[in-house]
Amino acid sequence: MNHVKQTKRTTIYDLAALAGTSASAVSAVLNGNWKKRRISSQLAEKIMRIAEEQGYALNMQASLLRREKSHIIGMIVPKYDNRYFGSIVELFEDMARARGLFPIITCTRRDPELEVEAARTMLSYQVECLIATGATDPDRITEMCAAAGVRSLNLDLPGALAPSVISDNFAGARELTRRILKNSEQRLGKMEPLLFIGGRGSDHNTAERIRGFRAAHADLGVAVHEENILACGYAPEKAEKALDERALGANALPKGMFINSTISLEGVMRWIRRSGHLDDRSLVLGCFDWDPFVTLLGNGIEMVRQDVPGMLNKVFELIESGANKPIVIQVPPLIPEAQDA
Amino acid sequence: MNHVKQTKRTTIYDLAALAGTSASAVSAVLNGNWKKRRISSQLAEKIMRIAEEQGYALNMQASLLRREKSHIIGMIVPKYDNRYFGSIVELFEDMARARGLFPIITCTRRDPELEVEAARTMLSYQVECLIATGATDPDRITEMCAAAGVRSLNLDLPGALAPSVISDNFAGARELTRRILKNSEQRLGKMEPLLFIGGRGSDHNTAERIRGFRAAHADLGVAVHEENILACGYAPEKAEKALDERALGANALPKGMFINSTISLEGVMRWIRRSGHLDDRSLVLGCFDWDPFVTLLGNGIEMVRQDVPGMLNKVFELIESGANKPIVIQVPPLIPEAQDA
DNA sequence: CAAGCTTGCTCAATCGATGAAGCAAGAATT
DNA sequence: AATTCTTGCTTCATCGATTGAGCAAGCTTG
Repeated sequence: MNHVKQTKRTTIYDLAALAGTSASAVSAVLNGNWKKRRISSQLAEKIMRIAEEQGYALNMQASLLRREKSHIIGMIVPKYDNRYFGSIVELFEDMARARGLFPIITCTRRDPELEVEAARTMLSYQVECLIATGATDPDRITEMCAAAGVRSLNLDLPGALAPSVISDNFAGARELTRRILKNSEQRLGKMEPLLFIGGRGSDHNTAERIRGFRAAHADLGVAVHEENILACGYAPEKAEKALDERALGANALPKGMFINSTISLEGVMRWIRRSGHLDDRSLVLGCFDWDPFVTLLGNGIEMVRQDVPGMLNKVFELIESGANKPIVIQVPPLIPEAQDA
Repeated sequence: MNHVKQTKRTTIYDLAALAGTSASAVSAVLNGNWKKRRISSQLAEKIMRIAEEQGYALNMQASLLRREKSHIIGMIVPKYDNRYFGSIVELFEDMARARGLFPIITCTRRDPELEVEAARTMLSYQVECLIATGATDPDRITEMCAAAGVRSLNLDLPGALAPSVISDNFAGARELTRRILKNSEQRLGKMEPLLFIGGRGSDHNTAERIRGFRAAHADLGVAVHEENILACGYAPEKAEKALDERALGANALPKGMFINSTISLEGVMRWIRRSGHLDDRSLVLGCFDWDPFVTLLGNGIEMVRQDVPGMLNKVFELIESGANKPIVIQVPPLIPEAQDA
């Protein structure tokens, strides 16, 4: 062991000097292709022993500078505050490592400026591929990547310039809406139009879910009231405020609600609690998102769980196939067994 | 714009050729110290314009290889599946960027092998400092870092070899236990010893929380039954199973419970639901962790919320002060206003 | 035993950005 | 007019790992 307080890190040249050989041999041994380079196993063992003793760690910057491929794969993600993005990130890291890639992930807080900044930084780090998850402006990112000759993919929200993997929001929302309407009929004795709350009207997913929401109403012959579609944003406070405002309207608030994310559900639940509806079985809820505690809320809330493993499988398939055309792949979400009220 | 499908990325040499100048001048202009290097603002503007046009992106590997400091800061984190680690990661990224550092984060799933592997990789990327969050073997990581001349810090779980920033688990658990006991007295008419469930007996935090749990019982003159301390691991299934087993014991299950994390709470809630205690006010719960939905569960569950901003402030203070001694800094957790039952 | 082959290495160029040192041309000073 | 100073650049070595090319020694083969 080197007990000297070292200011410089050990390099292959240091190891070469210690082993009485050349840096070239050390490099070959340590990156595993010493058989190809016809290094004797004697020397290989000696070098590996010395490297171990010295606590040698590769300088990746130097290595990457020389090599053609970086094996770095980047992902930008809006938030870490819910199970959906959390599981995307966790599984993405896992799948990337399983393929010999080094994942770097950064959170951009749904801030378009930060997204661009993050993408630029990742390009500087020579990512081979960049996954834009739930990006506010995916096409901007695709353009930046294209300019640098780097592949990009969209996840969760689609873009027009790169392949996108998203949930089948329309079908998921239609089924969720159908279930809420059925529950509503069963519990309240009648089927009344629902409230849609949460998300941004400008984002593709919300638009598709609203389309599914309308379709399910139409399927069952129920008319949708426009004043009951509140794409007020995702934040809990926004949902809470939107409900307050809607409650002031001329018509009564619907008893059934389609909530566009667990984040918005948080605000809805706070509002319900505040307005004294908690534990009141007269409210029939459904959420396009999944969180284990929601099951436990006990209000018989229906959930749609996006198929994260399915989506990431598609993402890596696209990466491996080298596809670049701007197709949109829709992955059906999972709808767990209906909750009892 | 360069419309040719480029296989090579633009470098400062390309820009230099286009601008009719030297790579050195381009470098000076693009990294902002062209005034120091006495480049005319005319040339600077020209270079910046051309760089913009060409969509130039710095090759960080080359830049870092040359520079003395990498400005990369690494963090390893066990999971992304709860609010605590989610907010640590999100805020860490933010604070790192605010200080001009590039954060890289990786999730190690509480797997000691993966922790070591991740640390080695981060060292290869020349991190200047590595934060081991909730590591199973923090000292191993500190040793690896020390061998490479890299600073390391522990967060959430302490180590013996590097500075550690953790919650004041003892005080937090004592206060949480006190509150659960008080609630129990109020709701059930009597103060009975509680059940402790979740966490690993071998981890520092769980041990300290059990100590606080005992202290609060002692404060109020209540005896703790050993069979009611179930450090069964964090996973929901483990908590659920432990409760099943404990329920078979000779003595009745306590009505009051101290649950060591929201992850374990998930299992406890499932068990409660399964065994028919849901919405039963006879159970009095508290959780050493925070999640917005838990408030909404409506069982009047007390929570302890770890002070993530406070802890990360300490972390960056330590980094900036250059401290290296293995001290343990305890940050008092926040205990939100008591929930009504 | 000369020519060719194999084995086991070393040499040196290279990746792209950086910055100390140097140089030429003009401005200021003596 | 000769000297020094300033301005605005360029040249080149360098960071550490990688890899094609090359070379010397030993081994085969005809």
